[in-house]
Amino acid sequence: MRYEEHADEFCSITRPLVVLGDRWTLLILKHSFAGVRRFNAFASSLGISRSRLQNRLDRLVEHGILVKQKADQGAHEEYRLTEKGLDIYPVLMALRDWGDTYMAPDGPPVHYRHHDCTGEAHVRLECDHCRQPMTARDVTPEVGPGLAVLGL
Amino acid sequence: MRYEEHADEFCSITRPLVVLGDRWTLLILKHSFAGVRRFNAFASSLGISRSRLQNRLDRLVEHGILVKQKADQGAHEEYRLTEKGLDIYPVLMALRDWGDTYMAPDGPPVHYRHHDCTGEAHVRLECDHCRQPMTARDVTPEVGPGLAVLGL
DNA sequence: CCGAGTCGGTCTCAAAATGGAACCGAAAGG
DNA sequence: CCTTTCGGTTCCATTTTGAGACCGACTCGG
Repeated sequence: MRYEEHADEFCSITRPLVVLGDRWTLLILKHSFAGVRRFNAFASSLGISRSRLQNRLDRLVEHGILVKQKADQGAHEEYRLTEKGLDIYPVLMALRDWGDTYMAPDGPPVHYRHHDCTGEAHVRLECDHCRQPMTARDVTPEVGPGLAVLGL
Repeated sequence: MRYEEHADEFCSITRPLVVLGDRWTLLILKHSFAGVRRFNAFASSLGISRSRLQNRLDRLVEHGILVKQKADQGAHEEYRLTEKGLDIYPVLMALRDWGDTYMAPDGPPVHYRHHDCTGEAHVRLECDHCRQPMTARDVTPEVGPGLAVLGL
């Protein structure tokens, strides 16, 4: 099996990974969330080669995660997050929580504050029924409708 | 700047990405969470080449995300998640929530149920002070102690 | 109009990462 | 013994990548 074939799997972890899970894509999106919009700005802040960057941006646009459009003023292009793109934020925040815990010996480099509040954003895995916090150990996988399509 | 230099950035999103953010690593971990432990089992279920797999497993062990040990019975080796590894679960669940929303037209392929409960696990970005749910738009970044080290 | 600068984007090529498959030694089981 | 299975290594052809030169379109000052 080659790598791209994982995109056909009936798994909602694998499918996003095939789109987002390479060295650069999530880094590009991180910069998008930080306000970067222009091709040259991505290129210089990331250190990715221009052709790679083009390739990745195209793919993100193709998947409706970014939109490419002319800036309001100035004739340059801009890459901006769509709603679908904005919804990737929890993934980055989950990475950050883990990074703050295990890879930030001097404490968090950046606080992600709730604006107009003293609190901070944190990802929490919880049960949508009983509202209890959960960990990997509390989860039991079970076949859902997206698999039933196969007639299993 | 080459890719690996991103590991030196003072950013708790970037640092984990340098370790976890390649094509295979998160897929390997997904299989770990699904109970896969043996070298050959990873190799055949993932379709990764054996040398790549070895390389990735070594790196995960090096970072304390997996441990390698002899199985209780049988003399074969096992790769198991450490606590640090188990804490990566929310990242996968965040990817899943996004995948279920945008890449699962027939509904979720798999339910991740709270065992002994009818509910399902979901990732929620919330403010640790006022407990309100948050989105990317509600967040204001602010310098934290891990950056103050630089004397800025 | 001219020429310099900036923009997003493409092309080329050497270097690095990857996939595939053969190969290895150790252990298990007959 | 012999065979199978295990984790793991080595090899090489193919693919992906990084680096930087290059391109045409546009802007702005003169």
